[in-house]
Amino acid sequence: MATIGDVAREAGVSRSTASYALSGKRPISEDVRRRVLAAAEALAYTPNAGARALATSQTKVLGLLAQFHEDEFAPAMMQYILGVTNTARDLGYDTLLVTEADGVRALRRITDSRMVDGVILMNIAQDDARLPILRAAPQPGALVGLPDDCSGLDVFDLDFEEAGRVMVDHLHRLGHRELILISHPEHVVERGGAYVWRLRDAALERARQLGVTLHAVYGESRQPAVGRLLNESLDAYPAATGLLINNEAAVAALPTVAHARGLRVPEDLSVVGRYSADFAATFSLPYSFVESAPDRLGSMAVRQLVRRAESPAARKEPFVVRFISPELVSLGSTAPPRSR
Amino acid sequence: MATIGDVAREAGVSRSTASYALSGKRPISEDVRRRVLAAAEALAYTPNAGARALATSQTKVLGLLAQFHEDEFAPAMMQYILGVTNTARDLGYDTLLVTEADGVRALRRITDSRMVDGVILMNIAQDDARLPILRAAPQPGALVGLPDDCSGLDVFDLDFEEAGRVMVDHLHRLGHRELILISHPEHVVERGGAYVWRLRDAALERARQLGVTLHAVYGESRQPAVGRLLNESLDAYPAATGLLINNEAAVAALPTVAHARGLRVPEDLSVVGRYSADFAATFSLPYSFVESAPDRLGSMAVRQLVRRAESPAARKEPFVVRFISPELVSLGSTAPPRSR
DNA sequence: CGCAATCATCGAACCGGTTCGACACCCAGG
DNA sequence: CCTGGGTGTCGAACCGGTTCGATGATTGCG
Repeated sequence: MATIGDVAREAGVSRSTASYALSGKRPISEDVRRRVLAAAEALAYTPNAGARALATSQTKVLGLLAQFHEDEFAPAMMQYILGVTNTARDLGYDTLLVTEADGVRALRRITDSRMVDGVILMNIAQDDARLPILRAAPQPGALVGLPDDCSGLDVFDLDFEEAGRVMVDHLHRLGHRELILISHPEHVVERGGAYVWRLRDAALERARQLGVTLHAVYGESRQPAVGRLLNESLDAYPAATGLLINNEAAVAALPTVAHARGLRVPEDLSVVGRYSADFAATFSLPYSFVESAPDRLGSMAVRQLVRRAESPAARKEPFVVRFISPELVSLGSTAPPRSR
Repeated sequence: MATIGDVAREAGVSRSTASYALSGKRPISEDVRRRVLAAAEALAYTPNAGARALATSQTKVLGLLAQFHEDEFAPAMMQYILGVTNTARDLGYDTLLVTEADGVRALRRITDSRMVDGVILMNIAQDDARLPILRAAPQPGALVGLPDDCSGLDVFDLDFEEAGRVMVDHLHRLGHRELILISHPEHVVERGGAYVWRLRDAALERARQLGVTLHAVYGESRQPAVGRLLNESLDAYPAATGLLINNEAAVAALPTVAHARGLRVPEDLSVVGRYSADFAATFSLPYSFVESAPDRLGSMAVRQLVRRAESPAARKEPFVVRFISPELVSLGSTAPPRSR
């Protein structure tokens, strides 16, 4: 493999001159410039990443920490990850994907060893143990998800409160007066998944204001439990005419459950889910939904992170907490109520 | 951040001694060893990854190249990725996830710059343009997927031929004599996705041997096209009593389609899919299926890759092509036929 | 025509590790 | 008492880039 020394020799100049010719950081005569570029081309020269990182203290790699819990829906994470990797690459960065169960140790490892120029944390818990580590790290950090304490980090998340309100408003406007909300499993909340109750509490509050009855139920994340739970919920509240689902597994399970019960959507039951458009299309989810745009969140986080990583000035700017607004996408699974 | 020089000074020894004390590559007196370790601990010393990579020519990072096509089912990739990242970490490696559209350029970049000790390629096309690059690279490479030419690389894949035969056998044994096979979209084949026709052709051959009629149909990958296609296929072959589905989007769409047509599974129609167990559970796919174990594939690829990366002897061993056997998991969606 | 300013290039140092060869010390054996 | 072989430690070189300061060549101006 050719080094910059080989290129310099081939071009008949010193190593430093070759470096300057390639980087353009100092004026170089046209003649020498051409010889160096030709030599680099001929030798298929590519700078050694480790050496460059050592010299510049920049790796051009971002760390992406994702945690996967037994009872969570791993494939949904893919969209966030793609938003991150694709945007990072556009900005000249590669992505180190870390899925280690011990997030704290993983974060220490990649920041302390200077493998990355910045870190994005996903699956944020309210009281996430990784946050103090990241705040103390020399690299900037961004979060996808909202913790209790946002200080020292840029935060990006869906506006779950507004999502809850949008769902309730939509069905209320169609005339529904009794609704069921299926959330994620209770473990998710216990683990600090604030998005569960952020959506639920806002939905409950809005329902109260509108005089709508809303039954909030914790969900399940796997078959066959999730199918059972849907059945039990529908049994428990027979007068409910609308279903709000903030739980991908429950959304995926619903067609089969509805079929078995002889329920038609939207004639007998109106349904609104909360997931991403891409998911709806590729996963064939047939229900109207509140878009959660995971790729946009990942992309925003990366842009901010790279800004801070590349400019000392940007690193001093105040930290941002940015929510993206939910949007209701209709796939025809809601209609005015007709009692079951 | 503390360097090994700081540790050495703190312990009152030279840099090389500190290095040897930490690595254990030369005998060091117990006294000095303790002082060095204490100093490292006190200063929270972590070796600089770039410097170490430069000195040892080892990055302890593996590259994972995944390509995402518009008409493919991105979330399904998550399982493969987790198999890779988790196994890599167990073996002491981190994973660079590259999703760049231009796979050839991406592969060149990460191999030439020595960012990685080895590379795993996913979404292998029959005549994949990345293969010659990877063969010529100084790092070892492993594939998840079967190309036309396997030379110079270790290859891991599901035995799709056997999967096709298992599906046909299963329904034949129950008494079915006319089946429909929904594959992936035709684009996937044109792009070199051999797994589509590997399963299909083996299924057709076995059906012929058994005297079973098998209608093979190209699928669609997104809603609403995939739902339409399912309807059309069921219309086109009204006498078919069994459905084989090698296409996740079609599997996900089926409950809704069956419901709309008033079809009961398995009473009116027997269904066997091809996907992973984890997918079935988290994604609530209710049909019996042939397991594809993506995490195991990723894990096997990493193990072999790391073996080759770490031992010059292993690098000289003959290359392997290893298929994992499919296994039928019954979720009760098949039964003896009853004409529709 | 001589001196200063400008431009292009070079050499050396540095980033932070690892590793090789040399050396000092200690103890056993002759 | 001298020698030989371990042991334990050190200094220096190296990995492959970047960057600073200095130097030599060229040009402009007085």
